[in-house]
Amino acid sequence: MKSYDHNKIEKKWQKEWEKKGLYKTPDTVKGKDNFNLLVEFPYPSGNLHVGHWYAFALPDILARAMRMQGKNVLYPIGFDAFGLPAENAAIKNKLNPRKWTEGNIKYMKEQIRSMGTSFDWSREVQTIDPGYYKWTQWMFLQFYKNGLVYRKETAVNWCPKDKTVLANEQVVDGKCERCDSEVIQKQMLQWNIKITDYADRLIDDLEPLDWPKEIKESQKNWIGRSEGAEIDFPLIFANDKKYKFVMLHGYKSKGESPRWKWLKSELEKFGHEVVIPTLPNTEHPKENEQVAAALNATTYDENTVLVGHSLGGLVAMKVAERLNNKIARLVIVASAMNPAYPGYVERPFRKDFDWDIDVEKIKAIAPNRVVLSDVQEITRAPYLKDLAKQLDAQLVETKAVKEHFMADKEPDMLMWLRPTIRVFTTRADTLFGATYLVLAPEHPWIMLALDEKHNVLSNKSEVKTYVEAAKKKTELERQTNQKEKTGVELKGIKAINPATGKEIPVYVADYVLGHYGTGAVMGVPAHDERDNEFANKYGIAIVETLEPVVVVTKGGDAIKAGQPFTDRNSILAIVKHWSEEKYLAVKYLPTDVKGFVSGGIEQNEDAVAAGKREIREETGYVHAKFIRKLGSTIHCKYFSDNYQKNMLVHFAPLLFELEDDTRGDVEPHEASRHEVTWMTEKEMDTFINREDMRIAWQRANGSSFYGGDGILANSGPFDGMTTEKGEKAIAQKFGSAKKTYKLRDWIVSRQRYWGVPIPMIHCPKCGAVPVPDKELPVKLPEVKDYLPEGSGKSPLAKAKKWVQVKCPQCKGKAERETDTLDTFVDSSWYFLRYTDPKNKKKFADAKKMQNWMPVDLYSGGAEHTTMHLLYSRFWHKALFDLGLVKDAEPYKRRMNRSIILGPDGQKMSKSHGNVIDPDEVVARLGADTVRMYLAFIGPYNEVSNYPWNPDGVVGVRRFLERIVRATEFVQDDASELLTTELQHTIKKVGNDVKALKFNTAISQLMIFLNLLEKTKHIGRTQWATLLLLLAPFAPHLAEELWSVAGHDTSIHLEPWPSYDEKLLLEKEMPIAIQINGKTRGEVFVASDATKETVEAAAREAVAARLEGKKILRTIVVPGRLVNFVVEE
RNA sequence: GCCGGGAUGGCGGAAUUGGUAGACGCGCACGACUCAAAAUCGUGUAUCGUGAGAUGUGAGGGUUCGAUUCCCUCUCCCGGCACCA
Repeated sequence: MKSYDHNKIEKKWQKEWEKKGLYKTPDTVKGKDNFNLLVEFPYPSGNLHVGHWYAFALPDILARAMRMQGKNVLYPIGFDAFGLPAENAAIKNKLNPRKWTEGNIKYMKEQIRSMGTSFDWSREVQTIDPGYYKWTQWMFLQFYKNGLVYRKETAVNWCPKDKTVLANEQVVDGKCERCDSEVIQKQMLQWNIKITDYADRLIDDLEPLDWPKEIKESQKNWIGRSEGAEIDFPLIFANDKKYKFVMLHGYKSKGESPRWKWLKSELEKFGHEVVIPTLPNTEHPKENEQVAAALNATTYDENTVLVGHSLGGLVAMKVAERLNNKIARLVIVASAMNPAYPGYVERPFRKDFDWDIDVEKIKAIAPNRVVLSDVQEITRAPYLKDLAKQLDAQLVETKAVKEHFMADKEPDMLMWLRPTIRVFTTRADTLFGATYLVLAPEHPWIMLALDEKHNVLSNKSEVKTYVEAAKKKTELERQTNQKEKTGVELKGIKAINPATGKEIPVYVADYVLGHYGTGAVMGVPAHDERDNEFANKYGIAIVETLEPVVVVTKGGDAIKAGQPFTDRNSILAIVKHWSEEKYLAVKYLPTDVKGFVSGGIEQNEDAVAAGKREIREETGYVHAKFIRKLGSTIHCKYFSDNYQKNMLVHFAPLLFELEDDTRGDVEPHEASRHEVTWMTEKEMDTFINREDMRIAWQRANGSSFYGGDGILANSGPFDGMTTEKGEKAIAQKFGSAKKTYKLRDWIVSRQRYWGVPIPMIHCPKCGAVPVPDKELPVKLPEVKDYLPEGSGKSPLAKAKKWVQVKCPQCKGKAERETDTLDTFVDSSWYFLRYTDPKNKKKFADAKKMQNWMPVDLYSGGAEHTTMHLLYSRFWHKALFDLGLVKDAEPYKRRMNRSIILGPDGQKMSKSHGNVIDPDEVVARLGADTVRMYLAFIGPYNEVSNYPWNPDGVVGVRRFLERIVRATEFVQDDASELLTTELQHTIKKVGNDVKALKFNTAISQLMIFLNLLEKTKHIGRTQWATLLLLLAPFAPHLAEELWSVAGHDTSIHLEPWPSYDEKLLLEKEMPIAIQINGKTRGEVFVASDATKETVEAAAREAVAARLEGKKILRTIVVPGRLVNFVVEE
C-alpha cells in the first residue's frame, strides 16, 4: 500500500464490520470472563462534538484491547432522550419533540459509527421508548409501595423562565443551571423520593469502591453528614397557663401503655394536669358508654385540652359535641377512619358509633383545633386532611412511619402539646453556654405561633413581617447578605436552657435554615462565630463555658512526642501604656515566642501579685495597675526550654495598665532572654505568634469567641471534662446523639411535557392511587402544543381525555397525575437494561444481570459526580433492598474524564470561535487520526483539561503515514535488532492500555517505529505483531494493513500478542556511575554480570575521578547504577 | 472557612513508585532535497557558561549514599461544600 486514503479505508471497514456483526456481544462465552465497560449514554442534542469523541472513542480502545486479551466485552450505547432541549425546540419550531429527538438520534448514530467504535448496537437503549419507560414507571411504583415516595407541599426551586421545578443539583449559585435565570422559591405539591434515608449508606459504601478519591470526597461533601446531638429546650409563655389535658385512648387500649405514661409525666413536669380515663368495654367499644365515661371522668372548661388518639379521636369529637362550655383546644391524633372513605378496614365498632359529626358545634366549643396526620398512612391521610378542612383545624403532618404518631424518640404530637423546641448541635459540650435560641423563619413552631388562633407572641406582627420578608428572599439573596445577621426576638416567650435551668430569649433569624437539622439552633456566643456576631448585635449575654486548650506543635517550643507533661499555674499579662494606645510586646528569645509578659505563680502568691512581679522582673516597670481578668483560664501545652520538659501551663490572662514610666533595673539574665518593645494594636496583631497569647489578646480587645476544643467550665458536673468527653456526656444527659445531612430528598416532579408520565391517579375520595401494573406503561399523550401554562400545571393537563380516568380503587371519577419525572430518574437504571434490552416481562432478567453487573468500569464526566452518579447509586440500592438486583453498588470502578479545550486553552464555545468540528478533521485526516490524537494528548483517567492542538493532530497523522510507508520494510526473516524492542512494546502497550494510559502506549509504538525506520527491516511476524498492537488505536488502518499483509480474517478477532520475559533482557545494559549521588559517567555491562564485575567496571570507568580519594562506601543497584561515596 | 487534587522545558506530557529528570509528540533552529515554497528526511533543542563545569522538577527546610518521588512549613492554581449550627 503506497498512499493512505483514510476516507476509503474507514468507510470500507465500517461497512464490513457491520455486515459481519463483528461487535455483537453474547451474554456469555465459554472460557472467557465478562467485562462490562460503561460510558454515559448521550443526550441526542443533534450535534456531535469533540467531547463525544473523547467520551466514546477512547474507552473503545480499551474495549478492543480487552477483547483481544480474551475478555467477553460489553460496550453498550443508548440515548438519554427525554429532556428540556427537545421541548424547547418543539415550542420554538412547532415540532413534535419525539420527531425532533428521533431525527437527532438517527444523525448521531451515524456519527458515532464514523468513529470506528465497537458498540454493540443490538443492545441499544432509548429512554423515550415506552418499552423502556414502562419499567421506569414500574420501579417508581415499587418505591412508592415501599414507602420511598411521598407527596409533599414544599418550597421548591422554580425557574420562572423554564417554568419548571428544579432539583437542588440544577441550581448553581441561585441560578437555573440551564438558562441562568434567577431561581425563586415556590410552594408546590411535589413527588419526593426519600434519598435521605440512604444518606449513610451512600457515604459508607463508597469506602471499598475503586473510585478516585476526589469523586468520593465530592459525594461525601454533597451529602454533608454531620454528627451531633438533638437537645430539647422547653418554652415558657409570659401568659403562662396551666392546662388540663384530657387524653382519650384508642381501640383495644387502656391508656396505660408506656407511651401514655410518659406523655403524662412530661406534661406534669410543666405543671399541667393530665387525665387519662380508661374507657369502658375497650374490646367492643360503644359510643354512648365511651363518651359518658369520658364526660364523667373529669370536668371540662376553658383550660381543658382535649386529646384523642385513633378511636379516641372520634370519641373526643363526640365529647365536644355534647359539651356546653368552651374548651382551650381540641387535638385529634390519627383519628379512626370514617367507613365512608375508600380503604377503610372493617372494624367491629363501626356500627356502634355515629359517624356524623356536628362540625359547627365542635367549632363553637373548641375555638382552637389541631388534626395530626401521618403522611405515610396512605389510606387514612386523605380522610384526616378532609377532617381538618371540615373542622377548619390546623393540619399537622408528621413524618413518623410505623406507629402513625410515634417519632423515633417521642410522639411528634408532644411538640404540639408541650411547648418544646428541639435543636441540633455538633457542640453539645457548650450547652451550658447557650444563652439564646434561634428558629428558622420556616420553623413549624413559628407557623403555629403566627396562626391567628394563637396568642403567645406579644410582637406577633413584627415577627410576621420578618418571617414573610425572609421567605420572599431567594436562596441567592440569603447567601449574599450573609454578613449582616438579622433577627427578631419572639416576645412573650422564653426558653429554658435544660442544663442551667435559666430562662433565655428566643429569636427568629434567617441565618438559621429551615431544612437543615431541626430548623432551630442554640446560640452559644462564647464559642461560635455566628452566634457571637448575633449576640453582640442584639445584646445577648455571653457566657464562657470552655477553657481553651492550645497545643503547640510547631516552632521552638513545639511539644516533644511521648514525653509527660508537668502542670504549672501561670499568668499572662497584657500591659497597656500609661498615656499612649500601646501595649508591651515581649519576645522570648530562646524559642522565638512572641506575645506578652508571662510567668509562673509562686506559692502563697495570687495571680495579680504574680503578674505585677513578672512585669517588674521581665520589663523593669514598677507601677502596674490591675484592670481586670481576661476571661477563663487558657491552657497551653508546649515544650519549655527553661525546664527542658513538656509543660501543661494554666494561664490566668490579666490586663494591667502602667501608671507611669517608673522603671527599675532588669536583671542581666532576664534581659538577655527577653526583648521588650511598645507596639500599637495593629503591630501587635501581626507580632503575636502563639495561639494562647492570641486568645488573650482578642479577649482584651472586646468581643471574642473561642471555637476550638477545650476543657469544660461553668458546666456543673461536667467541669473539667475535655470537649470530646463533655460532648458525649452532655448529649446523653440532655438529649440524644443524632446525625444530620445537607442532602435533601429528591424532588422528581417536573411540570414539563417531554418526560416519563408519573404513573399516579388522583381520586377525590381515595387520594393518590398508583396506576395498576398491568396498565403500564402510561404513555405520553399527544397534545396540541407544549407550552407550559405557567401556573405550575404541566402541558400534559391539556390532554383532557387522557387525564380523565376511573379510580382503580373506588372506580369513581379521577384524574391522572400530569407531571413528568425528572430525567435523572430515566438514567438511574439504563445500564441494567443493556443486559437484557428487549425483555417484555421484566426490566431485565436476573440471570442476565448477573452476567454483567456490577459494571467493571464506568467512564464519564466530572459534572455528574453529585447528580447522575449519586442518583443512580441510590436507585440501585433501593432496587437492592427490594431484592431486584444482586449488588448494593452498581459501579465497581469509576473514572472521570477530562475536558478538551479549544486551541486557545479556553472552553470550546461558539462565542469564543474556538470550536473544533470533528467531522471536518475526520474528513481531512481520518477517524483513526482523531482517535489516536485524543488518546495521545494525556492520561485518560486523570482530570486535567487538554487544549486541542491542531499541529499535534497532524503529528499523529504523520505517525500513521509513516506506518503505511513502513510496509516497504517488511521482509521474510525477522530483524534481530527489533526483537527485544518488540517484546518491550508488547508489554508496555498492554499494561498502559489497561491502566488507561493511552498516551504512553502510543509513545511506545512511536519509539518502535523510530527504531524500525533506522533498521529498515522487519520480519512478517514482527510486522503482524505491530499491527495487532496498533489495532485498538487505529482500527481501520490496522485492519487494512492486516488485509494487505494477506490475512483474510479480521484483525479485531485476533488474540493479543504475548511476550517472553527472557527476551526482554538486553545482552548489555548501561549502568550509571555516580560519585556522591551525582552522575559522573556510564558503563555498559553484560546484563547477567555480578555485582563485583559491575563495580569493578564502574571503578575503572571513573578511575581518574576517584584518584587520590578515599572510597567510604559503594552502593550497587543491579541493572541501574553504581554510587561511590567518597571523602570530599 | 472546611475537604480533596495539583504545580516538571516555549507547549501537551514522561520517569519501572527512592536509583542517569525531561521519554514521546508539538513548536523552534539549522541542514538536505527544490528555481522557490510546501511536503519529506537529517541534526540540535532545560538553564547559565566559549569550555571544563555548575544549576535545575512552585519556594524553603529535613530524612537518605541518592529525593520529581518520603516528612515538615509556606505560596499559587483547579475542583467540591459553605450562615450546615
